[in-house]
Amino acid sequence: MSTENARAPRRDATENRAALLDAARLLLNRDPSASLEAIAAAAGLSRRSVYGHFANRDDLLLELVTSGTARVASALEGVAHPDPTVRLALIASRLWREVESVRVMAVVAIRGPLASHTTAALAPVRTAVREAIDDGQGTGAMRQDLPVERLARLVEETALVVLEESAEHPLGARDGHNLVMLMTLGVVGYGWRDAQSVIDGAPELSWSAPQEEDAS
Amino acid sequence: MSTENARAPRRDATENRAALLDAARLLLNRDPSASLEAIAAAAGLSRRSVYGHFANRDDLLLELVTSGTARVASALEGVAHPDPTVRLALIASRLWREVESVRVMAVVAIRGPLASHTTAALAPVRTAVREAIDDGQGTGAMRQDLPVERLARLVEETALVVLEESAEHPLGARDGHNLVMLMTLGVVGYGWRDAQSVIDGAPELSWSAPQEEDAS
DNA sequence: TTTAACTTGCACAAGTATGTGCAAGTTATT
DNA sequence: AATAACTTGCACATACTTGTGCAAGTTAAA
Repeated sequence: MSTENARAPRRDATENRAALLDAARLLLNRDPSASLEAIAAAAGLSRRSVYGHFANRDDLLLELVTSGTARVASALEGVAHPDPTVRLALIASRLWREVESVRVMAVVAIRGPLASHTTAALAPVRTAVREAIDDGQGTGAMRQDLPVERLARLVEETALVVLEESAEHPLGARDGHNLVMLMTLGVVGYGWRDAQSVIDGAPELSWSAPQEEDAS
Repeated sequence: MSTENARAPRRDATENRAALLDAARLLLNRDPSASLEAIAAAAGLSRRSVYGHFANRDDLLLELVTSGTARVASALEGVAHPDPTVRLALIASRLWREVESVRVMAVVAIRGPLASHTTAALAPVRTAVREAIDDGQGTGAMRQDLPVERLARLVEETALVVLEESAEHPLGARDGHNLVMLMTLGVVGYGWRDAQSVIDGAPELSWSAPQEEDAS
């Protein structure tokens, strides 16, 4: 006897839990110091109930960031391509499908105790970006007037800019997808027509490209 | 009798006031909700003294933002050039010299009662950017795959990205100056070599270009 | 229908932040 | 040296937020 004769969690409870996470994602994106009161209200619950699902505020935050980083990390799993330019665009493309996750983390990860956690969890992404740029500079496909590190940071920041832009001035899914890639390639040195050519020339980068199979 | 026989403000008082504004600028840049306690401490004063200079927290904020917007606006005064590309780069160049002012506003202006004030005060800048882009699209010098409004917003955001990058990973004054222009031109469609050519080709854009004369 | 899970409202403690009054001290200025 | 300006520390009121205990109600599930 131990975990065996415990009832399963009620259905509405798990729904409420999800609603809380959604609400948190929404509000924290705009104001990283949004109150639990506000979050609970947005989820249609009372503040008191929050503590039925999460130990405390940080616990909620942690779960948000953890699931976010996990999604992003797994989204990048199948990314590989000989041409570093296509690879970089591919990373941007995959990121686009996780917009919401990424945005929360961007806002939350800046300060607070979660910062180190976030950056650690996102390390694979940074590495992938850095490598693509490194290769790209090697082949001469990408600009060489900036050091890899700086260029990598600029690429990351720029991607976030597009995500924010899309949040405030809605963008069709396809348009957004295209814009992130366009901007990313722009940062690494491509002129707009060249960038578009790269995108149009690589089938992996088209909106309807096959995604990773979930073979579990 | 009235304002006549009032003594002049003491010298150390005005210094302290300035120190407060500087400290606020510094701390609020990193954390828009930094406490007055922290700001006062950074300025070498007690929290209580803050109220000797400003009516309240918002008053301090307002002054910060107001002087910031004023500096930026006046910095853009002499900006005019027939070639929209050069004009846009020129705007970026001028902005660079007001980095600190701009950054506070970027952080503070997002939410709060100051938001409308800030955007209003910065309207001239937005207009200048928009016009340059509009012209640039007209002559075919700038990308035409995005509507002016969106492109203008992306340009603004990108400029801020460079400013932030320079804050966290220091950048020589000259390098920063060049990078803002480079990134700005990149966003509007230029490849990196072309962007650099534009900058090198226009004497107004060189680091040591003559600034506006203060003829007062 | 009966049980256990879940939600709620209220009260309360604790922490943090802002804003003010006042008395006592320090310092620039005349 | 005298004065007014300025700073400071302290006390206090106010407000907002987080976290917890508990009793009473509501609802999904066996």
